Amino acid sequence: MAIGFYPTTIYHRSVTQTNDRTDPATLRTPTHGEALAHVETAIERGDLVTLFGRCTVDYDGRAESYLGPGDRLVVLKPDGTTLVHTEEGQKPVNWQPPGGTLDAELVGDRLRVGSQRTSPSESLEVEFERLTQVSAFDVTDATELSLDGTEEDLRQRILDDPDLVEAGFTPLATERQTAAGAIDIYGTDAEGTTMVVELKRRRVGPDAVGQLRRYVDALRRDLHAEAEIRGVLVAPSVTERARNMLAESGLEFVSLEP
Amino acid sequence: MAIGFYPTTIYHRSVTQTNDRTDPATLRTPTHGEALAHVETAIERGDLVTLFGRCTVDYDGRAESYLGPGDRLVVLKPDGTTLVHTEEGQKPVNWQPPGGTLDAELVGDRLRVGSQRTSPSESLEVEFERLTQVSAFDVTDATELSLDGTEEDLRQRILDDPDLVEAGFTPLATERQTAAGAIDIYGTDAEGTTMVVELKRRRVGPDAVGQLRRYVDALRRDLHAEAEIRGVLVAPSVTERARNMLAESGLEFVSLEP
DNA sequence: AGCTATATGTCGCAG
DNA sequence: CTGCGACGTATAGCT
Repeated sequence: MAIGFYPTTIYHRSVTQTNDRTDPATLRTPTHGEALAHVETAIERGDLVTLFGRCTVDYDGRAESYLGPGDRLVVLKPDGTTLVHTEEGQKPVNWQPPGGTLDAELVGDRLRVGSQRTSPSESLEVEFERLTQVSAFDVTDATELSLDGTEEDLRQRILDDPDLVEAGFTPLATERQTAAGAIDIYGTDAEGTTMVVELKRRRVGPDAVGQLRRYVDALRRDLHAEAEIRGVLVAPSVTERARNMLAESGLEFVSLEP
Repeated sequence: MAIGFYPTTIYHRSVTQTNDRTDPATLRTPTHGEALAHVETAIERGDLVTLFGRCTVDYDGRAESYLGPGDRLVVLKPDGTTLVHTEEGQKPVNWQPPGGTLDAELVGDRLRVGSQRTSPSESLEVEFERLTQVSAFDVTDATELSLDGTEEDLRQRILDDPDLVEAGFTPLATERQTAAGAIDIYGTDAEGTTMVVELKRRRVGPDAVGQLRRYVDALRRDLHAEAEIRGVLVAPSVTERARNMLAESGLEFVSLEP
């Protein structure tokens, strides 16, 4: 191998014994036995582990899948999350959600890493044919993401300035419960007529109209059969089909960016 | 630094010149300049790049976000996908979908990697305060995932044995178009009455009922106002509220596992 | 643990 | 490209 003159095993955390290390423990083209010990130690420590190599993947749970041999990046997180990434796509080709338990073992002479969880019972197994690199990182990240432009922001903006929906709109409640679910903003118009406002942060299709329709119908039942109720969909824009569905249902649309 | 007696720079692909290398090019605690050259070369080659270090993240696009300093794993894929992973959660804390263009540069003395895309216009920028490890992997993976237990499987099972829905059910079309969207399975019952069948691979809530309702309503309009049409939701199970909504709408439920 | 709705959803497919 | 719905959706909030 071309890189033979470099040490294959760079793992040496057992020597340093630091508690707040920032150095990764990385093995390059390790044996499967070396990799196993490395991964076991990392899992024990609560490190984030990355593996790269040729592997197969078995998943069994809500559905079932098998992925034949190929080079992939595998990430094991201390919360049990497991990700298998190929060279393309944002979504992992296989994964395990957080909450499960990680494990690693040798199957014959091959490293197998996996994550198991219950409710629902799901199993993900990654078996390596060839290991290119195995790393362990000590990672604690308390920083929180600050995010703007959500539906929640849109709601706050409307509550601060209800005229954004229409002049005279008066919000009375958010998350008002109905038999069909919670109304985003419940209120009255300038005439005192009840209004159901459904918010979407992006262009809406038929699903959003159906949602609004369910709330308005349920509210009609909850109040009086003949109560006049206006349903308003607030979103940046609406598709043609959704616009037609709004019209058929006697619902309204107000354009508002998040 | 504890590992100073190991070579900091293991990158040496420029020496080997192999086309089908399986060795990763990995830098450990590189300078930002070294890392930049490494990442640029990797992007040029179409490699998958992983970076680990302390960084901040700026996102601007469909929404906006800022993430303060912390240790994270950053993945750059040759298709432009960018992922920023913390120690927990399946979803990246920040990301950029595929299709954009990757870039890397020094901002002052710091490495900044990013991905830009259009329609929608979105930008993701990751700036490193400290670099722990930078790797590049040559990865081509033609293998396809085989997945069982999808809605498509459920549909096929019903088409093979329509009695699974009910004795005498006769499928006439899949994906039949209505003004409200496509019906999963369109057919007739033993009496010849039109049936709209909506399939779900898992337990359903109000949204699925709304969807079925839209299709049935649209079909009533499309055919005749007074045409008798049965709407059937086929799923493993149904929530209480959804069951009530089905009853109120005169719709039916058939339990079937995927 | 189950229910409901949001998401920078992502993804695939059809028009 | 947009529209539309599925997804092993994940995730958060609430009961």
